[in-house]
Amino acid sequence: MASPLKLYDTMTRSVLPVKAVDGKQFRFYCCGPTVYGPAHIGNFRAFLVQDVLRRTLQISGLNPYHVRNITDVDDKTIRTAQEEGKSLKEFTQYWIDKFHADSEALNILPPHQEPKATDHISQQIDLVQKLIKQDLAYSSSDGSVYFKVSAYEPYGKLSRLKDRETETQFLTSAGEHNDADEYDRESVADFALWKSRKPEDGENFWASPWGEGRPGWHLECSAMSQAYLGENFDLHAGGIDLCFPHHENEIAQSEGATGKPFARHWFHNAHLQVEGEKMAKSLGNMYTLEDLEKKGFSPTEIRYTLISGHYRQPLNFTIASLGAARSAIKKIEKLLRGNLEKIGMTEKAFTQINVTHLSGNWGHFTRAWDGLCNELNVSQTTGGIFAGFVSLEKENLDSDSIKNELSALAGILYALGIQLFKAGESEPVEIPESISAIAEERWQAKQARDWEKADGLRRELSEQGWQILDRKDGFDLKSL
RNA sequence: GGCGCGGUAGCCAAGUGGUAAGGCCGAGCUCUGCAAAAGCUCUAUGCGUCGGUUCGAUUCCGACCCGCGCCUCCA
Repeated sequence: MASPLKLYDTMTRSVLPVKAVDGKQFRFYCCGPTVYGPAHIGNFRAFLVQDVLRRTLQISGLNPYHVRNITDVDDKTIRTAQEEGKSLKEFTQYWIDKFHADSEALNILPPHQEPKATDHISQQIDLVQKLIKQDLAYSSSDGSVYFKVSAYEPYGKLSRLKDRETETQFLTSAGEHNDADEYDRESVADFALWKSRKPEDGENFWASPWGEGRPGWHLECSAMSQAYLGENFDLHAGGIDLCFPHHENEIAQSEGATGKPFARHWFHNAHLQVEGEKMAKSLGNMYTLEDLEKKGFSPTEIRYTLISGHYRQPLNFTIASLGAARSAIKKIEKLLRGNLEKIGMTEKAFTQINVTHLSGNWGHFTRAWDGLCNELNVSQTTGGIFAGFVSLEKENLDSDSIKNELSALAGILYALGIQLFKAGESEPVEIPESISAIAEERWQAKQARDWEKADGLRRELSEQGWQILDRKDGFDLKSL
């Protein structure tokens, strides 16, 4: 049988088995993108890890229900939309479409619900009112509303930052003496639930009991997770940077308003480094999917690379690792092809195996499956795939047994979201007539054992970007 | 200063109280006119440093060194 899925929980700092508390559906919420530009591979690492989680839940029979929001109103979206002279809606829709296209290319399953902040203003206002009623929030003279951190005793339990107000004030002064002065807050620790309308907001404001304005960033996740998943649910995911303050504030808002526990399990992925350095705009290493595709890498290769390390460890993303991923995928395909030939199964039939009806017998790929159950240890899983092939080769299994083994493998690959045999990704290139003519001439020279001429023509082809792959009875041409 | 993560072969990266998965690269061999491609084989007495516990530690404990992340709106 499948081992139970275990994951690290940030709240308790321990590895716990995950399960749907209602026994029917595993309900989880992921903090989604802020749509003001193309998502970079660091963003996608988070969404890919969450996707592997969802797929693993699915294969485990935990029936996942996945909600991921879109932040379509905040300082950056408003500012950038204004700069481009577009309405907020038009502007964000463009980047939402781009995000969806990239996600699809990376084989990220769409969430079951994908709520936008601007579609849930009233729910957010309701939540703020509840908090005010309970004296956990107050409105300031300018019509903004703040959460009163000092009134919420458990504040800080997720990130375990105590007394951080004084600490941060003291030590982050290098950064910026916050815009603390700019706002009418009782304490720098307090965070905005509702921001009053400012001239630079342009037309982007909504009516509220406190006057015109817009919701604060943390509010949407509390309001929308409650709207789609209820007051409490099974798991909440996001990048490690969101642990504080975003998730801490979500907890304060949600638990403060309902008096009930919020998410039962907190799932945070580590960040990405690029070529050993922090990924940052100033370093020019914030790759987008498009950047990498321009370098000739396929989305499958990019996906493989981004999920290849343990999600709780920083992953050092390098161009060389993309090449390694390419070779590794080819090797899996090769090993798989050998087995498919043995049992007379086509590549297409393999890709169509129904993975939702797996028996739970992982055969030689048990180690690979155990890796996923073991805190989504993808490194163990990919290692287990190769090791599985090796041990498979050692046995002389009959056709049915091999078929079962390959079904198990199909399940593993589904969980990883790695689609094989997508040769179509690199479009078959038309061979120009001039090139095939040279190649043919070179083949004739070779047959005539005129090595000098043959090698000269081969060099010529290579200069024009084509490589000759000789077979016994002919040759293939490959674009370099 | 607070909270947290890590240091394993040329690179990436798992892992275990009993002697180091896997991938990439590289090397050798086979094949080949020569290459390429393909196939086969090989590649850490070693797991940041120094102590300690132990029959035995890379794995546990302690100290130290180095790198990284978060600390008010960055996945």
